[in-house]
Amino acid sequence: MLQPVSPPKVRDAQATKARLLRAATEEFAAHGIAGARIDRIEAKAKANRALIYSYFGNKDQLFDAVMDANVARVLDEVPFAPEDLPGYAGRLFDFLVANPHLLRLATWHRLERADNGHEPQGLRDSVRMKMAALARAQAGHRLASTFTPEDLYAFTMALASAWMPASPYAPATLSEEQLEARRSAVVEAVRRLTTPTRPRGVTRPKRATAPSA
Amino acid sequence: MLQPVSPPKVRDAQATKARLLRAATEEFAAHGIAGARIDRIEAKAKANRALIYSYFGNKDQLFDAVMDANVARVLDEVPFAPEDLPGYAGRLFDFLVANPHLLRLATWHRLERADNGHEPQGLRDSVRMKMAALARAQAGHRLASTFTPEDLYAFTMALASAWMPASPYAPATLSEEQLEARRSAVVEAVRRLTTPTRPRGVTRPKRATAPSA
DNA sequence: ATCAGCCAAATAAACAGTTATATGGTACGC
DNA sequence: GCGTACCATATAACTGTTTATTTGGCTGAT
Repeated sequence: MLQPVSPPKVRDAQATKARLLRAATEEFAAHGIAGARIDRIEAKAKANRALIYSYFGNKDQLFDAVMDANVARVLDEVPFAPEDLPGYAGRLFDFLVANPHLLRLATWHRLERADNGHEPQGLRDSVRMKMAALARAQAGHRLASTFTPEDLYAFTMALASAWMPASPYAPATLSEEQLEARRSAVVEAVRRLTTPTRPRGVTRPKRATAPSA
Repeated sequence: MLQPVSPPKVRDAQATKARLLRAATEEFAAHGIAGARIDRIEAKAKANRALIYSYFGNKDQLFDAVMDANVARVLDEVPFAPEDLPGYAGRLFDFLVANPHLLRLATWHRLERADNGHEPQGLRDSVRMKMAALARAQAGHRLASTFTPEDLYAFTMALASAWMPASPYAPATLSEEQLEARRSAVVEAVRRLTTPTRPRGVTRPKRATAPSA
């Protein structure tokens, strides 16, 4: 994916840095930190490996730089809407469909880096602001208070990405219609989390007695 | 975690194999395939590394064996209930809380192995049966048909594990009450996906505002 | 005395990170 | 305009270590 990577024309540290970051994003998304290979990044970026060390430090720090850049992109491109979580979920879904490698990248981060305080820049603050916005929306009764802001956010993220990775049972490629169907299922699912509950217990006729098997 | 790993007493291939599998589960869950180290597995299992190769083949095949064993465990210990998905989600949640490393293991599998047809044994069939069961429950009106079986399953899994990994914003350790609160949030969320939709648009006013955070 | 179970040591390949050197651009004295 | 000293940018070759995997022999149970 994303092969072209315009060849180095003249000396331009900024452009070289960008090529390295881009190549590293691909490589880390595909193989994670432990599985990534410096020489492949070097080759894909058409830049020398020593530059990686002078510009970024080492492999881990390169990964952090990649995360920072991409988190910034997501925060920038997917605007949050505390009072329209279903819409937010839809946009997140679209973004992930358009950038499938970013979910992988985030997952690698969780598995390999998130343990010892290597949060991407700005993420923590961004999440805090989202939580506060959700709480405000709930206080103003513009959003159902059935779930805590944290629950709502976690569930929205989970649902938006539920269909993303190559699932163990789903085909890797989807037709346009299938994609649209899944998108609206996600949006509807989130809608159901943000809609006020009706009187409990009176769950309408036809109640299923749930046997467990 | 799980250090003891009873020392090798007498010669017992079966027991040695089990120790290796157990140690490999820990190691792979912690570091993935690329990050796992044979010598650490050797040390943790108190068995010689050559045995890994004679029993399992190589690193990748050892990982497959680990996956097979653990998938079998999950399928065995978390019974599926097509007509009680909220309950299933709750049990899944409990299982994941009790075995946090298994979600990591599954995630590593998706990232590192799922690409080229290395499905764990029995998983595909199990999922097929679950889909069929959900479809039957829907046909018999014992389960809302708002979502396809695939959507329902994907969402249930996503919600049950939404809170599992060290989230970017949540503390790694939870009090007993927090855990219980999250569990019931998950169950309630799934309940909302499985409840028939009421007439659209008429979203009843003023329902109980639950305190948040 | 055979054979599965087990092991220490060897091997070869792969890898991250470094070093010593080259090259293009540019500011400035003249 | 012209040379030249200087620095950021770039590179190829190398180093020391780590790693998966193999080999060949030892051990104890039957």
